[in-house]
Amino acid sequence: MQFDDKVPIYYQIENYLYHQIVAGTLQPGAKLPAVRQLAVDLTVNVNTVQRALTEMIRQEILESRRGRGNFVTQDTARITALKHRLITDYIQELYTQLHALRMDDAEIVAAVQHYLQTRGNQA
Amino acid sequence: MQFDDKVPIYYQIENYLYHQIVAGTLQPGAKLPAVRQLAVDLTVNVNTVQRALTEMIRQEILESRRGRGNFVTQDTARITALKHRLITDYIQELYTQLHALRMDDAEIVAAVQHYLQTRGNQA
DNA sequence: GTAAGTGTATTATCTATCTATAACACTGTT
DNA sequence: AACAGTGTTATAGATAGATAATACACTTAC
Repeated sequence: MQFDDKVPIYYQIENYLYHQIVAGTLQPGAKLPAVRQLAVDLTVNVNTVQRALTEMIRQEILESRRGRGNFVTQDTARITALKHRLITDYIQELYTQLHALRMDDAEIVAAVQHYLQTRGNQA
Repeated sequence: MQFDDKVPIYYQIENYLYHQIVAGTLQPGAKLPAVRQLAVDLTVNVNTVQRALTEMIRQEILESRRGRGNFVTQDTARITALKHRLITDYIQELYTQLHALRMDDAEIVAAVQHYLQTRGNQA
């Protein structure tokens, strides 16, 4: 995984894992790789992984079971809420930026559609 | 101005000024406030302002005239290019994130439209 | 009970960012 | 020439983030 050097790595890891969970790559109740393994996979320090996980545990998206591992919450409602939070945050960010460029709603939608037609097609 | 503590301040200032220029708040050829004044306005250190400006000068969006001030380029084509770069970058970021959440093009557009209808209306 | 696998915590060190402060260099006005 | 206004550079210190290394705590399988 490649990181943006403008943003703390622990924060990027946190968001990366949120994505994995929301996208279903990490299912509710699933066990995460061991922290040391995650550190190897992401080529970062164990402490950096731990920092990301600690915040996710605080958010109750992950549950830590000492000696056993970290597990994705079984609370699917919470995961759904997370998904909507992520989506809203991303769109709000886009809106804030484009609106600051004096683009109105119609122009924003048009720009998004143009981008989609030009590049990334279908999932 | 409020800063996001997850991103370097100099980088946020750089983007803030790009927005001012693209939005026309800072017209082509216009003189920027003095670096010391900008530092006061933004409540940051002069060196932090300077770091942002240095990069903008390197990008030839700003022109520095020692003893006189910093000026927005007169090259409107360059500003237009900057605008398109910013727009594309923001949309691409949105696309990357939402696509990672397994949303297809139609869902992305629908989500954007839903957001616009619910919140921020017209410019 | 021992070992292997797991999460958690601590300490020291390095680097990037930001600040404070000061100095230097140039331009325009008087 | 002097001064005020401007950009530019340098030094020292503070803080946050990341790393490396180590130790500790708990769980499961043997």
